[in-house]
Amino acid sequence: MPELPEVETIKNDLEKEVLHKKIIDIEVNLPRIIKFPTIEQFKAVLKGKFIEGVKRRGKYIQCFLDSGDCLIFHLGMSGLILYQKKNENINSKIKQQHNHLFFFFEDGSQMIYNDIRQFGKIWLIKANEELPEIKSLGWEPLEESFTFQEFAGIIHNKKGNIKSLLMNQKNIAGIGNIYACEVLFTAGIHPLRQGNSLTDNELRKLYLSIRSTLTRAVQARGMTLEDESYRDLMGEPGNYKEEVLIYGKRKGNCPACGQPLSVIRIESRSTFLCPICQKNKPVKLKKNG
DNA sequence: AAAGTAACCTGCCCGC
DNA sequence: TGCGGGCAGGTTACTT
Repeated sequence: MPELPEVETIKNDLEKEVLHKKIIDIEVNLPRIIKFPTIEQFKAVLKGKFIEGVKRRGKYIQCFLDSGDCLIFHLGMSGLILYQKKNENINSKIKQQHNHLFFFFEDGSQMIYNDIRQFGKIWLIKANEELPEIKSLGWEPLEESFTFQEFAGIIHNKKGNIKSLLMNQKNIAGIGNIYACEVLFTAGIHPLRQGNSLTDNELRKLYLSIRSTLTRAVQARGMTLEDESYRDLMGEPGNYKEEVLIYGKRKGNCPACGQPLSVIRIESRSTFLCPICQKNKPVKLKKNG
């Protein structure tokens, strides 16, 4: 589900709602979600602590506590973090049976971890330690230090297809299936092109497309598809669906040339493209040609 | 190095 | 109406 824009939206919402709140109790209904430490330690450490900072790194959310501990979320495919004020109910479209974890605050409000497919993960570690998963992440695509030179440097010498390179979190952190499709369409590049086959001009278009697409999607508070699975902290959908160009449009036409879009599979993920506007597909040479 | 597959889960949609 | 297959925003492990 959530890629950089969705996770960034939740992080921003958390900063607004849960900062300086004291956790007084925790309820765990699905222990499997918590990867470290044990459930008992998890509860014992969190009880009585204040959330004093929230950050995002790639698709991970880090909540820093006053005790020097750090609560980390990865939302997997369908994870939601929801906030419910005292005596208020969240959006009724969200199914309560998938509420797996409750954090009760002193003021009567609560933070809920909800996850239909249960692929999400939660850790509680010391803030001065780093999760190996986070340590190995690549560039933050919206940071100023991520320049065109840096982007070209990680792509231009790699043989793999450009879509997989973009989705590999060790190269760039936060791009998933939706935004990989969108960004390649905007840049007019076929998803199966090899990284080392891209011209300087193509790399430039792709770099600008990554920056502008992700920025717009953050401004729109992320993308909620027809199934309405992604929600922000208040249970509300994101608005990027209004702006999405090709992702999910199985019977749609290209917004640029009007021809039918096509869907291929790359690493068993549906990949949307316009065969006309992204026609520079690599030529497969026959043996003994 | 790169590409493919399966695994972890639940729910929904489609075709028969 | 019911059932099976395929698919869904992610990541990892393992195999070719």
